[in-house]
Amino acid sequence: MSEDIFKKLVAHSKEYGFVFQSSEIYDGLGAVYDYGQNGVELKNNIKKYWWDSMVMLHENVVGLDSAIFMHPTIWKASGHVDAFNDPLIDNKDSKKRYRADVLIEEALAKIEAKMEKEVEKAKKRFGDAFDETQFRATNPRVLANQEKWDALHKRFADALNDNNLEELKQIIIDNDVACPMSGTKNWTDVRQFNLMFATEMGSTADGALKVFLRPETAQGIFVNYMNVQKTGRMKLPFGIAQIGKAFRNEIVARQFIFRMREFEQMEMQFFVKPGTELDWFEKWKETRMSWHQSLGFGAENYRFHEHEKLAHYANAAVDVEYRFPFGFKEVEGIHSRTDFDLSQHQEYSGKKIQYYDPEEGKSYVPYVVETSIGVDRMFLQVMAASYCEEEMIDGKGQKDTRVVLRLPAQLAPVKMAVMPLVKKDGLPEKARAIIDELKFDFKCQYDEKDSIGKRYRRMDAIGTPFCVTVDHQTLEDNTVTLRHRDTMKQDRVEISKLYGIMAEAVSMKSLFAKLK
RNA sequence: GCGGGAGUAGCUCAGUUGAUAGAGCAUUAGCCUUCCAAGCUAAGGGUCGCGGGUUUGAAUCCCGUCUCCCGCUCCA
Repeated sequence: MSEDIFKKLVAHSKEYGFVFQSSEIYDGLGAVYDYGQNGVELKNNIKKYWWDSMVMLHENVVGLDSAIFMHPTIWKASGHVDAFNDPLIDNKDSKKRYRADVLIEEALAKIEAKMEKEVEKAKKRFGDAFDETQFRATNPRVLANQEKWDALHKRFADALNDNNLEELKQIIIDNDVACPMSGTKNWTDVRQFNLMFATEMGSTADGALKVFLRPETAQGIFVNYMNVQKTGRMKLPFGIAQIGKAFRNEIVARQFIFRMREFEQMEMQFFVKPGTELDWFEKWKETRMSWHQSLGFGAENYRFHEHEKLAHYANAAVDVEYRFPFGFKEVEGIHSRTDFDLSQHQEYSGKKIQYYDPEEGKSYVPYVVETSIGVDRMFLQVMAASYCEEEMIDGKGQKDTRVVLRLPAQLAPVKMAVMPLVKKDGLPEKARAIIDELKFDFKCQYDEKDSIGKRYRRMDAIGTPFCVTVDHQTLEDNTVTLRHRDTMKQDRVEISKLYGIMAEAVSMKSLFAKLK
């Protein structure tokens, strides 16, 4: 696997109708992609694999589909409004980008350091007789610095409060803040990057409510916790699963569909009794890894990545990473989110969000273990794992390459192609009759154009696991050639057996059976 | 936002010193009737990313602009 393979994968995705650049005829829209006729099938199958593994296989996990628009206060409570508004500034010489607020905080820290130095010096000079409080209150140099610090701090706080970006830049210039890399003070303007997209709800501009497009689906689950728990008579521990779109205004969004501005998440929030969360965290870690590995792409291509730094709401966090052509990258995150979110919503909404535990005889706010996986990343992962260029020798002894998507049959967009060996003598009609039998259960495709070998290769390229070929013998004995994608082996089978063979190969059951 | 690279047919690309826009593959129709791709015949398809300038004449030279890709900053 290499960068080169990745480029081919991107081209392949477009050429065979999996992924298109959004708004392509208008020169495209950055970091937004559309799923084509094959992409949407694959994506739907991935979602089904996830959804059923959660909701069908766990009797204490139920589904939800909450709206993308939510009350704006939700994002205050969750911390998204405050935590993800970074004022950024670039140094034109070093080409490095910094957070303007961090640069100013560093300037403040420098002044503090100066004062500390004075105090240290004085301490040494006066020995035991040293009165630090008095020194700080009287020493002219300390006072001067303190004054400077206070002034800067106030200016900084005001600028942040007013969201005054020009002022932030001016503060940096006035305080001679230099770039640590280049040492120069050649700065660009300060620009604000907001994580969340905002829009207005309501018909008139002045009466409109500013609402956000959700940056994660999780909050829709948290705010519905009581609804689901009560109406579903759910007992701890239990989970709520949701698949849905989320939106993040990424500063730099690249790497194809790996990081997009509009993307889809599959999240499950598992509510547990406080104190048991780390056990459940371990349990879900294992369950989720098993879900990934059951697809058969090789255990060596997955690993856990433990988070060193934890987010403000978490007490444990781990990523499931897959070996992409461009390195190990996160596909799924598993987080122990404590009771942070529910407590925040309890506080901001003023509504009690608790669980009455009959064993304990009291109510408490449940703890949450989250599993969160990106559908698009999973899609890319499946494509990367399946894409294969095979060297082979053709019938004439010539070297040849075959491009094949070795998709798990359960996920393949098209399950079976049915084709007449030649397009006459009633063979096309026979082929269509077979499709008419099977199309209610399996996505089938008909193809009569070009040589049979060429048609097989076209199907390989979109990962179709089976090709059925109708020939003259079919008309006599109702048998067809069944050709297998991965081995290219052919079997002669009766038409009446096709349903059973397909059902066996394509049902998610065989994947679920492997799950731990 | 900065730096680098790139935009010509659906795809991959050629296009000389500035003079009627090219190939292969793909597509469509027909021929062939073939069990592992690229046989034969024909056809369709392009304001050469966009705008301006120089010129008798611009895909080509100049200026501007947009988009995409790579790197940096960010990533709950």
